[in-house]
Order: sequence, then structure tokens, then C-alpha cells
Amino acid sequence: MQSSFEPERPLRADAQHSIARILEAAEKVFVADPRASLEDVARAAGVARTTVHRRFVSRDDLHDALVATVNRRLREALDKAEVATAPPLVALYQLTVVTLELKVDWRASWQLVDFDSTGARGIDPSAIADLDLLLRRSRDAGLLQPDVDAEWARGIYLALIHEASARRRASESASQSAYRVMKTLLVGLGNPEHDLESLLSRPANGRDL
Amino acid sequence: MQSSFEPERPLRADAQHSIARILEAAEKVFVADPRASLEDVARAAGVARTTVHRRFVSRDDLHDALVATVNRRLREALDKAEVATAPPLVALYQLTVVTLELKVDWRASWQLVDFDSTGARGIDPSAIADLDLLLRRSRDAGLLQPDVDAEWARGIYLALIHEASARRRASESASQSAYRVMKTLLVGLGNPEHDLESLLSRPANGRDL
DNA sequence: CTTAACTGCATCAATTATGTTGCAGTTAAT
DNA sequence: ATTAACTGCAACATAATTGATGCAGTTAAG
Repeated sequence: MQSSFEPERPLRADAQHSIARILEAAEKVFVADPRASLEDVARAAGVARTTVHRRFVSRDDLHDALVATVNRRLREALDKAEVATAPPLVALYQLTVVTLELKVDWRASWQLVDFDSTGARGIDPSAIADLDLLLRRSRDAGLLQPDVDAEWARGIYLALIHEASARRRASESASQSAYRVMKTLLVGLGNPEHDLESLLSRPANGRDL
Repeated sequence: MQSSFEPERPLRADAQHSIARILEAAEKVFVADPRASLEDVARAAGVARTTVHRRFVSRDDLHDALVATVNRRLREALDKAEVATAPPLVALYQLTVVTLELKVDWRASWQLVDFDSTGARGIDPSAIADLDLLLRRSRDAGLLQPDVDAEWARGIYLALIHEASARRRASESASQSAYRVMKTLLVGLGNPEHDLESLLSRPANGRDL
């Protein structure tokens, strides 16, 4: 929210309920069309358009709130997975399951998150830190390649989750999707029978492939 | 474009030039803000707003044209890579290099493409067919796992390219990025020293991880 | 129960985006 | 060189969106 430092008393229960409904409706509507009007959002939320404006100063404010929602849920997911203490593979798997659901349910809001900033639209830096911690622990446990690039690993992990959530079929359970992601992350799609390591042995100059 | 079946004579050279500049400007502007107005686009293109409207009936029409541009370039990339005849690994690598550039230069337009449709905003079905052909050839050549899911493989490949293009650094050359993508696609990020195959041995139920 | 908060509705204001038209000047194509 | 096409500019029209306000009725909270 845009308000400087929230000095106000807590909102009444029905107001909080309105906010929740508006956020959920905004997510639904913006998935279908990011350019949808706030009136569309209000209609989907079952509230009057003025209520949307009362709760969110502007469209930007609403966007900020959606990003905040994603950040909050991501934080919960990280905490739930116990990234700092659980065995890396277990934590990675748990995190994958929950984050998959988060990306399925909050796809449009997720896209509003700016992974390169820490402002109102930025990603929670502690979330990135926790994710990196988990990946580092995975590497140190011998799970990931010792020389793996941290940013690339993080990006790939999130990209795989994104992809899995995008083409998640009704027939596939969350755990199956998570399994897919983990397997692709760790061993890729290559045939283990084939000696791919030698085929890919020229990191200095990719032209040699 | 929206026009039903283009019965008109070819456009004059300067008009074609305007169209090209507008499309490039639209790409630039929409990367920064998908909600930007057509006036912003016109300004960036160095033409009058009315010219934009003359060349593109509506905002939707402009979007269609951007999608068409992506489809055209993708087609060129596939042809250039000789996906049907070149050795799979070579073709895959060539395609990766060119598609990486395409995604870097036309990021916003790429996002307008609907991979699940074949309409005006849909992806060129022949492009998907060619990509699938290449992946099938790769699988048959023993490069990919024999039981790999076609849709998943295609999605992952594009997701990796997307990720690589998103965090492509100035310091990294196109071929280096392509190498990264290929390696991750084929062997993942897992440590080959570690017996990951056995860790990941329960495809039926991911919970057993 | 009392009160303050919240909502819906109607209304108004201001801005912005979209799209069209006419005209004068310029430019590509034959 | 002639002509048709194209562009910029100004002007106009319209619609959509955003945002604010007042008021009456309802509801949560003490």
C-alpha cells in the first residue's frame, strides 16, 4: 500500500474481507487481461467500484498490494519448507510443491514482481536470500554441481516452476509436477546412456559444440 | 494485420519503412510498459500518432503485427538451423543462438504470442511442428531421454532460452549463453558425481523423494 | 446498545486514449 | 516529369478510465 507508515488502527473485519476479495478478483481479471479496468475488478470481486478506490488509492497501489501478497506467500512457503535446516533435497521438494501452487494461483501478480529491485514492486530480498541459501546448501551437500552459478541456478529453478505451472494439467497432481521440476533441474532431459559430458566439453567457446 | 485478405498493391518503400520503425518502437516501449499509449509508441518511432493509426487500424492490430513479426523471425531461425536435416545437436545449438537473440530483441512481442492458439495472436503451427521435429530427432539420436514428454521438452527448452535471455549479461556472448542453455537442458544442474538417478527413482509418486 | 466504520449508489470532474478527417507539403515509383 | 502515395499537423469526436464526494443504509466492535 502507498500509505507512508500505516499509523492507523486495524481495519474492521468486513473491510479486510473486501480487500481480500478485491485482491483475488484482481488476480483473476488481470490473468485474462492485464489492461482490464478497475471496474472489471470490482465486478469480479462483487463490490462497488468506489470500494476498490477506497481500499486502494490507485491502480498502482493495487499492483503494489498484489506484489506484497506474492511476497508474503513466498515467505510462508520458504518458512514452511525450512530451507535453512531441513535436508536440502527435502526442502527443495517441499518448496517446489508450495511455490508451484503459488504460481498457479497468483500468476498475474507474480508477473508484476520486479526481481531486480527491492522497492514496492520488488521481490522480498529475504526471500531471495533464503532461496540462495537453500541452493548453496544443496550444492554443498553435493547435490548440485560445485561450480554452479548462483543466479543461473535460481533463475532456472524459478523458470522450471513457471513452466510447470503454466502447463500443469488437471490430470497431474502437484507432487507429480514437483517431481518433474526436480528431475529436470538435477539431471536435465538428456539421455544418461549417452556420454553427454564429453559432447559438452568446451565451456570456453560454445562454437565447438 | 486485420485486413481480410490483403488485396492491395504493395506499399511504397517509405510506408514499409514507417511500419518497421513503428514495430521496433512498439517493442521497445511495451517492454518498459505494456500499458503505454500509442502516442508513446509514435514518439519513440519518430512518426506522428496519426501515422501509427494509418498503418495499424487499432492497438489490437498493432499487437497482431508484433506477433506476426515474432512468428516470421522464428520461422527464419528454424530454417537457418536446418532442423530437419542437420545433426540434431548442431541444429539445436544453432537454433538456440538465434532464438536467444530473437527473445532478447523482441521480448515484449514474444509475450503477446499465445502458444495455445493458432489465430492472429497464435504461434505459427509450423514453427511448433518444426521444433517438435527437432526434439524428436534429438531423442531418436539418443540425445534425449527415450521417454521424454514432447510438450514438456519443448516448454523447458523455451523456458531456458527465456531465462538465459532475461539475465544475459553484457559480458556474456550469445554463444556462451547458448552453451549454458544446452548444458542445462541436457544434464541439468545436478552433480554428476552424485547418484541422482537413484535419489529420483520414484516417478509414480513424488512424495517418496 | 451505541457508535464509528464500512458499503453501495448516484453523481461530478478531469484526464487520457482512441480513432477520424482534411489539407498542405514531400517523396517514391513509373 | 507526372502522379499517386505518404507524412505531419491541426482539429474534432467519442469513449473509457480514473478518482473524488456526499449520503443513506448496514454492520462490526466495544
